[in-house]
Parts: sequence; structure tokens; C-alpha cells
Amino acid sequence: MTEPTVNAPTATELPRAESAAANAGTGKSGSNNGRPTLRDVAGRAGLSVTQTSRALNGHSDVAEDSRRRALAAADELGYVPNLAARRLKDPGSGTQTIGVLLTSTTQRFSDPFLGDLLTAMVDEVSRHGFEMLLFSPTVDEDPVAALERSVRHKRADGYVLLRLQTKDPRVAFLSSAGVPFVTLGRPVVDGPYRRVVGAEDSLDSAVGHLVELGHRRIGAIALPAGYAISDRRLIHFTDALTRHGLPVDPSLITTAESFQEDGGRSAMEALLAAEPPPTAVIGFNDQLAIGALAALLGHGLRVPDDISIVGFDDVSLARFISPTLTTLHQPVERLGQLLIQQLVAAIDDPDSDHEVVVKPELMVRESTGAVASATH
Amino acid sequence: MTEPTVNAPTATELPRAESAAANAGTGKSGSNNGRPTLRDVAGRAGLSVTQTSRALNGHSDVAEDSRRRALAAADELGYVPNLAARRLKDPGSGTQTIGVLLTSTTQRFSDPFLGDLLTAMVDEVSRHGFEMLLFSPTVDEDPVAALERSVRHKRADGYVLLRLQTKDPRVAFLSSAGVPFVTLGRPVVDGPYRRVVGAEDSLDSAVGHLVELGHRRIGAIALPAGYAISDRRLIHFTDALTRHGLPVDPSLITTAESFQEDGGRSAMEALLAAEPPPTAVIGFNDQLAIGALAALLGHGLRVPDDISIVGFDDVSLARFISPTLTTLHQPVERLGQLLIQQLVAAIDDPDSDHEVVVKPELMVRESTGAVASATH
DNA sequence: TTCCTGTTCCGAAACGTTTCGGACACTTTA
DNA sequence: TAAAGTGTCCGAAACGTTTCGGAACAGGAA
Repeated sequence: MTEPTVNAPTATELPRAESAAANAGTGKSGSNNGRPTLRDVAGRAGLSVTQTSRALNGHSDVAEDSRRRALAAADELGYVPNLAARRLKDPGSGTQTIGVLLTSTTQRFSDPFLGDLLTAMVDEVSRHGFEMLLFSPTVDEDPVAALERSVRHKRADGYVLLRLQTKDPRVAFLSSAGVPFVTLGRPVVDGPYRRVVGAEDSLDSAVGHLVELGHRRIGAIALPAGYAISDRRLIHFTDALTRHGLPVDPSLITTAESFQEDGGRSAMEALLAAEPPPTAVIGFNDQLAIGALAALLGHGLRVPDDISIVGFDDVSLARFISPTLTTLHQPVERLGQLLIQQLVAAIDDPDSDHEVVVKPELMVRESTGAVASATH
Repeated sequence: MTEPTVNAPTATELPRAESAAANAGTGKSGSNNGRPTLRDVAGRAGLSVTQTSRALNGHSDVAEDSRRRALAAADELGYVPNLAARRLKDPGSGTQTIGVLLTSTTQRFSDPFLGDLLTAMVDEVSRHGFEMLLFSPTVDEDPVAALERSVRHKRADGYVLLRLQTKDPRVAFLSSAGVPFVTLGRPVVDGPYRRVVGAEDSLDSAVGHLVELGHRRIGAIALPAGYAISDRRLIHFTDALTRHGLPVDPSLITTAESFQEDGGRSAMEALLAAEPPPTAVIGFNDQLAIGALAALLGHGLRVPDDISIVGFDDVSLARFISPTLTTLHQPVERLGQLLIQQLVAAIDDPDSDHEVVVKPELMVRESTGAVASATH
């Protein structure tokens, strides 16, 4: 019973340990920046480097006992695989990293929606054992060039694209490069890839809410032109108007010059110049709506007595300004999770195609009320 | 003139190209995932791999002509060095990455200050040719453990620590591990390392402003306990009070339960219960101040007629709420830049020690006014 | 001529990992 | 008893880069 087995595990450790010692004799250990290497683990476990590697990586042709010894040795030595070496040998192995490209002009996280989204994504990313690489174009660099640089260096296994443009060159590039990616929103050019889109047709419920309150002249502050989300929200808004039997009056639709409060403020000024002005205004995000509120208060107008305001996103602040903001709630945490889950799925299965739709929900608060002087 | 030089560059390319061809003959090229390797470049330039490497890396012992050929060949082939191989050979070479640890509970970017800071940091990071790695502890993982994991895997050359705790274990860990890092704020345990701190003594100017307006009972909404910034701002606040000859009344100081608006709101409720209540309140960040505003409006109190409110940070929103918020302006963009610059300096020169102090500036807006009924 | 010096070059080894192709000792099947 | 199969194991090569230790050569000094 003791003799026949090739590797007597119990008392006969010596012969193996001996060969290991020989190994250690020739082998030079103090090299990997002080950290133990696979060779060290192998020496300690009394195995060859090959078997140790296979044991640690869960391959099949390694005896149960050897695997235990390898694992134990690795544990005792505090062995951590050298990623560089692993990636050098097998370029296919991923980086366990997902990339998020920030385009410097518009994608600032001062936008609380984007901030919350990022937070949610980071959490979900770490839940999948990945890390998140944040990068932006250098001065005078094209966003696509930055993306290309990152892809060339294989810095990430996949990418998240935010603030999608109507005809986004980044989508085109990543598609043609065969790199997994996921988008929030859907551009016009629709290729096979994964995306998470908000159902902007929920603007219908906002319009419906205002119509119920008696509003007939409903204005809109649209997002800056050129972004996928801008067009879609606008279309869904006009659709909602006609569905409720209201005319689409171009003088009641203004496009903001930024995503921030200042854009909302100037846009509101423009809307007030309409003849007659709207009795209710929907800002296509909360920051625009808040800017509009500021403009109204500057004119001595009361909300909602003189005019009603609706936002979009439901950032946390919406419940703390005065009046509290009626808005369309986006489940931002869920959006972040979905984005990452879809991306991870895309990394596992490239050229898959999937679309997840998330529908916002109307939160009625103080900034909307019955129309003052009914204008039927 | 044509003969004597060893490497006739013009017509005599052949002999070298020949050896290159021989090299290419033995060499197998289609390996590096389709991308050209140093061997390919060498073949094309008619040089050895060694010389090509030295040429591309700007070493001295390579003829000017050879260097040009190497550079040209690399350019034509679109050669990109394989980072894994480089790092395998020379573990000292950095990752050109800086790490930012997010602790999931408090460090959400819904805080617009942190969001803006992050944006500024990303920009500055890319300006230095680095990228930013964002990571957070996995569920049930200690922040220090997450940091340790990242350090072990050598994911970043240095780290930024935000939302510093009073006695921050992350500082202790990174210090002892000898990893470069930079902090925003200064913890109690002060080791040799680089940091950027805001001069919270500028609270003195806020208190002075209120005193000038006749206020004698000045309350404060402090940041949650346990953070470096919380204690420091509180100390500077009480110092400012005594410097202006005012007593420190504990009933006028409440500690918020969060960094967000809801924390400010409940804290304000507590302050209103004081007897008599304060005529002015300083929120130790803008979100707390905004929460306080909401609480006051809920009680039918007017700002600044009945009570004055001051914030801290000057987030962009401060100019758009009503009333606009008097607050201490932090140059967040500059803070982000400094943070990264200090970190890069620390990476170049480890165990350097430096502190940069940035002083906020008081922005007087609508939320502060003369005290209603003077209580001398 | 011979010896040195400085410039420019190259082969080979090394970094730490994975994997290919076999090898060995048994056991089962024919 | 020979042949085929099984379960384990290992040496050696390979990934792409950098660098060590010379080597080849030209020009100048002796």
C-alpha cells in the first residue's frame, strides 16, 4: 500500500521535496520584486512548476493530493500571480477592467445624475470582480482617438459610453474594432450591440398629468442638440402633446445651451417671451428645471401658482428645493447595474445584441398645480 | 565618401536588409495578437532587436541614422510596445495609472463637490499621461483590504484618498507599504506624505460676515463625526466665535447624520428647538445648508428675513436655488489639479513630504441678511 | 605596424507564466 | 502476455521586452 503509488503523500515527501530542493538550488528566488513566484510555490509544494500552475488554475490532470499541497504552499507564501507574465503568455486573458470614457466638455460629474450613475456603476463593477478605468481625451484629442489609444493598449475588456451623440463616432469605432461595449441610450446608427435605454415615452405621463391640471400651453426646455437623448425626448414630448389633442407650438419649445442650470435659466427667459407664455414647462432634466425655477423667481412669478414646472431624472436634490420638484424618476442605481451587467455579458459573448428598457415614473410634488386662469 | 561608413544609409540598404530578412526568415511574426512586435520593427529597420529597443527608448549608444530608421519603421508598422512584456521584464516601470478608492457608504458622487473634484482630477490625470482607476471594496470588504488588493496587483502607481477619516487606516497602510499617495485633508496621524488641505480657518470670514450683520447667536451644522474635515471645521468655527467675542453654546451646534440634504434638514430641526434659536446657521457643506433651507421653509420661516444661512463649498447649484446661497467658495478645479500634481510628484520622489493649503473665499449672496430683532 | 579608445552594434539571457508533447507507472482489455 | 488505456506528472518552449557582456570596427597615438 505504501510502495506502489507514484507519489506517496504521507511519509515519503522527501524524494519530492528533494527534487524541489534541487530546483530551489538552481533556481534563483529573490527576483519578482521580493514576491514569491510560481517556482517558489512549486518548490515548497514539492511539485514541478507545470503541475503547480495547473493545480492553481483548476485543471483536471492533477492529483487531488498534489492540488492540496500546491494550494497550501501558495497560501502560506502569500503567492499572487504576476499579471504581466500571465498576460504576456496569454494575451486573450482579460484585464478585469472596464473603461469609461469621459468627454471633457459635457460629461462633467457636476451633473448629479451622472454622478449617481457612476457611483452605481463602480459598485456593480466591483461586485463582478472588475475595476473601472476612467479616462478622458488629452487636450486637443478626439474622443475617438482617446478610445483608440485605450483599445490599442488593451487597457480594458469593454467600454461604457455615456452621453451618446445622435450619430456617435465612438459607437462606430468600437463596433468596427470588435470591442465589447454598452451604451446608455440608443443612437440613430443602430448596430448589433448591447444598450440600456430609458423609455422617454414616459414623458406622456408628465404631459397627461399637466393636462389633467388644466394646462393647454405646455412648454419644453430641450437638451442641447446633437445628443441621442435630446432628439428622443423631444419626439416623445411632441408625440405626447398630439396624443392629448394639443397642438405643437414651436414657440413653446426651446433648446437649452447646456445641461446645467444656467442653460435652463436662459431657456426659461426665452419661453417667457412667447405670446402667450406657457402655463407649464417641462425641463428635460432636473438641472434645467431648477434653472427655470430660478428664472421664474427672478421675475417674481410663483410656482406653481403662476406656472408649473416638471423635471426629468429625479436627482436627490429635487425633494429639497422649494417648491419640491415634480419630476420623472429614473432608477439611477438600477441603470448603473444594468449597464455593467450588460457589459459583462457582452464581454463574455461578443457580438451579442440586446436592449434593456427602463421606464421612469412620474413623481408629483409641489412644482405643479392647477392652471391659474383657464385658457380654453 | 560612400564607402567608409559602416552603415551606408542610402544605396547600401541591402546588406542590412539581408540580415534583417534572415532574421525575418527564422522569426515568426504573426503572434502578438496580430500586432507588430519589436522583432518586426527590427527586421524592417535592418537592425537587431537590441538596437531597435535602445533606439526607441532613447538610449545613447545608437547611431543617429539607425535611430531614424528604427523610428520610421516603428511608425510605418504602427508599432505599440507590449506593456505586459515590458512590465514583466522591468517591474519597476509604472502602470501610468493612479488609483482612487471609493468607500461605498459615504463617498458617493451624488455629492456635487466630489463630482466636480473627480472631473477635475480626471482632466489633470490625462494631462499627465496617466489614467484613473476607480475602485471600491467588494461587499463586506474593508476599504484597507481593497487597497491592499490593488497594491498587491500593482494596479496603480499611486493613490488618492478622499473623505479622510480622523485616524485613517488607509493612510497608515499606504505609508507602511511605501506606496505613493496624496490626501485631501489632513488626518490626526501625520506622517510624511503629500496632501492638499483646505484652510478651514476661512470659516472666520463667514462668522465675521454674520457678526457684521448683527448676529450673536450663530449656529452650526457639523459634518458627521469621524472625518478629518469634520473636526477641523468644527474647531475653526469655535475658534472664530471666540475670536469675535462670542460664547460657544453647545446647544447651537448639531452634528448632521449624513453629508446630504436630509442630514441638514434634521439638524436644522434640532437647532430650531434651541432656546432661543440661532439667528444664523452655517452648514459645513452646501448640501447641509440646502437641507437646512428646506427645513426652514417647511416651518414657514423666511431666509434671510427670519434666519440667515451660510454654506461651504460653493457648488454650482448655490447660485440657482432661492434664495441664492451665501457660501465659502472652494476652487474645486484647482483642488483636483493640485491633488494630481502632488501625487505625480510623490510618484517621482517617494517619501517626500509636502502640504499645499488652499483658502476658500466667502461669496455673499441672498441667504444672509441683517438680524431681524437685535438681541444684544 | 601595434595598441588603445570610443562608437556602434549584437547575441543571449532573463522576467514569470502557460501549455505542448511526451513520459512514466499502473490497470484493463484482448 | 502483449496491447491499449488512464491518471499524473514534468521538461522545454514560448510570449515580447530590456539589458548584460562583450565584439567589431574606425581612427589616432605610439
